Amino acid sequence: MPELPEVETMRRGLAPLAGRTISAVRQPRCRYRPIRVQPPIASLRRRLVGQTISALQRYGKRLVLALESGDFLAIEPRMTGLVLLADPPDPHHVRLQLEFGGQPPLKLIFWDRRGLGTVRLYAAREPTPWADNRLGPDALEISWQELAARLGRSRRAIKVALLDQVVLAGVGNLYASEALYLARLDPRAPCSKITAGQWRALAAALHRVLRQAIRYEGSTLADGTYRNALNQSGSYQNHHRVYNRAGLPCRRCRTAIERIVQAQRSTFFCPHCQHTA
DNA sequence: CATATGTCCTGAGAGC
DNA sequence: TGCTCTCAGGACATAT
Repeated sequence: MPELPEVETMRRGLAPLAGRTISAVRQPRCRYRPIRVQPPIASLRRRLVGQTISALQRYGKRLVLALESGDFLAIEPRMTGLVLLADPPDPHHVRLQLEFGGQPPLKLIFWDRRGLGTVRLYAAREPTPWADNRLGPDALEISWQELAARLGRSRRAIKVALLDQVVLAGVGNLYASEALYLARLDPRAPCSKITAGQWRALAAALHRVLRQAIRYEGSTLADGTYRNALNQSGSYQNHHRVYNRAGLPCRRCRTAIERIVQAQRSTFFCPHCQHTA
């Protein structure tokens, strides 16, 4: 479940692609339903071959290859998508392959077990979600004042609101629980009841947990799905404070961590350490 | 308008 | 052992 830290780790791992030119675009035979590619593969191939990568960018959970023409290739890994320069975990779920000329020759593989990921090419002057305020400020950068201004009047539970990419970009189910724990804030707290001091603590907690997770190259859960660009595991899962720890003792007070469901997603928190006000 | 729910997808793991 | 069932949660479509 690549969130901001996992996608940032992928982005950094793709640094060798900067300045490289796409020589081929392949969509391997796959026994599964094809992933969503826009435009369709033939047109995508025509428009990509010969293009040179100028920069590797990330907007929230979206990886973006900026091309010298001004076009952008946006990759959304969603649940199980991986972007690799190395061999994939298995050959069966390779969904798209970009080949690059030069020495050494490089291959960018988009591998996706569940197939919920998407790949989309934006023309140079076409509006993109990240330049078009369809995506909130990056969770690593957002100030507490901005966070409070965007959510302060919402009646939603804070945990649910943090997952809204229009509010802020990059936070998913795992890091929402972790950040709320660090901020000692109850995930069920309605946004409108949160105080200035708590918004400040929450923004600081988001920055801290995301930076920390990037340092450990993201979280590889028990299903082993997430890997970096070289098909290696992250290690932040060893530092989780609440996620997937229902029944285990809180690292601060030893109270058992609880699991609840909010908006059809699991939330983990310490009922002793985390409060509404 | 804001918020809530349903849908897509595959594989792991539980239970029998 | 092998079957069926449930669950995981990204983003978006549709409903309230």
